Amino acid sequence: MTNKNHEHKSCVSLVPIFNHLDAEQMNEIMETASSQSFKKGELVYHAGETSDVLTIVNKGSLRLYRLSESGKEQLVRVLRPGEFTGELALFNEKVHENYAEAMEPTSVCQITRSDLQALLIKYPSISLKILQELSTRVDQSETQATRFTTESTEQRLASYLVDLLGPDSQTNIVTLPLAKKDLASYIGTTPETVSRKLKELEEMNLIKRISSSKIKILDEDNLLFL
Amino acid sequence: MTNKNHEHKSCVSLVPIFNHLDAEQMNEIMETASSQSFKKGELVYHAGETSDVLTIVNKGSLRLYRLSESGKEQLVRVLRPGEFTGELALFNEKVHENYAEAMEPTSVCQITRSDLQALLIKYPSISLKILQELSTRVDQSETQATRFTTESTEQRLASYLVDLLGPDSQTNIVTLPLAKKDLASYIGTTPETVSRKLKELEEMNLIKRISSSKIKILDEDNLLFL
DNA sequence: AAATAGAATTGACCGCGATCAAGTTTTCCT
DNA sequence: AGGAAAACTTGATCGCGGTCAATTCTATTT
Repeated sequence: MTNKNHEHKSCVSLVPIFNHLDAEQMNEIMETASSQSFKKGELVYHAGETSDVLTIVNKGSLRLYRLSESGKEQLVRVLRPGEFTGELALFNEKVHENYAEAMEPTSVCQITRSDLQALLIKYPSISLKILQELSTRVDQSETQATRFTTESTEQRLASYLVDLLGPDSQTNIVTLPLAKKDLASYIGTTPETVSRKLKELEEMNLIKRISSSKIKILDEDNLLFL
Repeated sequence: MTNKNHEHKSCVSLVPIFNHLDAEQMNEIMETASSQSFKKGELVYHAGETSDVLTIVNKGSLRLYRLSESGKEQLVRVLRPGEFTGELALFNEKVHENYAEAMEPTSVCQITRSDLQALLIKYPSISLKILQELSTRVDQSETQATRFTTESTEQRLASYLVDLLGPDSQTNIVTLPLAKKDLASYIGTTPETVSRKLKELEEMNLIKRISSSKIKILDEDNLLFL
């Protein structure tokens, strides 16, 4: 299922960790990368697997999640085009802790450990980009962990909605990028509670549900004040 | 309070991200690093501060914590000698989200952004070490976040104790490295609950409290089965 | 378009763990 | 060493949010 053609041009040229390089260097990277496609629901890797590739999303999206001992699923994050995963197995030779599942038809590029290490030595600026990305991710994950223990479920839901909004929106309408059950898992609660809390927020006139996946933010300030 | 002497020899030579280099290269790094000492309770940096140094703990320890909107404190992790912090501000030019406070008399070394970037370009293997460390930290933080939402407080406490034990212990006695209130914050609960749960675990004959900070693990397996 | 399965909503219940309060112990400072 | 200030423990209370169950709604498949 590997193809070495057109597919992964964009994989290299679109991606933050490579797109600052010049054309010739990008070509060199394309040589070493391989493409792979997944149907919705297929796993790119699973916990316990040893793997030594960095996986970069080219098209589509991946759901990264973990299972607890009890079998409960926790959504860690969603990878969109340009984002990557696999760094733990890659830099530490440890097994994956996460599952990576295609949420839709998705194509990825993969670079092996030895190829990537050679690239990092040859083009140190790539390391800087990856360091940037990883340090951002550490921060996001620590923020998320802090929210779990210091904020109520209602506050986490409200924060999530406001985060979706971003600073630049005229309409104030957000589109939920996740099924409610995944949203629930991401913010550390259950689908039932998400339903109830959304209803409450609507009764408080803080939001208005437009359709199942569209929500209008009526009062951003008070959402954050809960 | 900066001194450029003996102090930070160990800062470079002891630290995983540098100690694979040869003597001459380490000398070069020592030139660029500066040392600083803090008394117990002093802040190395605080949230909101812009800073462009990487801070490496040389001696002592730092408490990294965050404050939520409501002012509640969340312990993120403890830095021990050889560990570093500041990467978010350093690689992303963002403000600190954490507070870093000396838990005891502590000395650190600091390297500025521009000096570090030069080093990373010159000695790409340093990047690999830092990537290793950061990817481990992403994993730990995601594990922690998963535990908050999928495990009970009792389970988190039990896991914490077992983690302290490590694989190699004859006596099965662990020493709590943190005050109970920090422990509570770290595992996402309150001091009151930690007290109560430790008591319960003792009544179940899973642990035995030796002194305020020493606990004997009586039944590791069942601690993890809760 | 019908059929079937998964997703979402709503209701009833209840247990975990936070909070408040009071008392005890440990640590820190001079 | 002695006193003040934290830290810790224990008890009583209560509310948030998880679980279970029953519909309803929405997709996906043929």
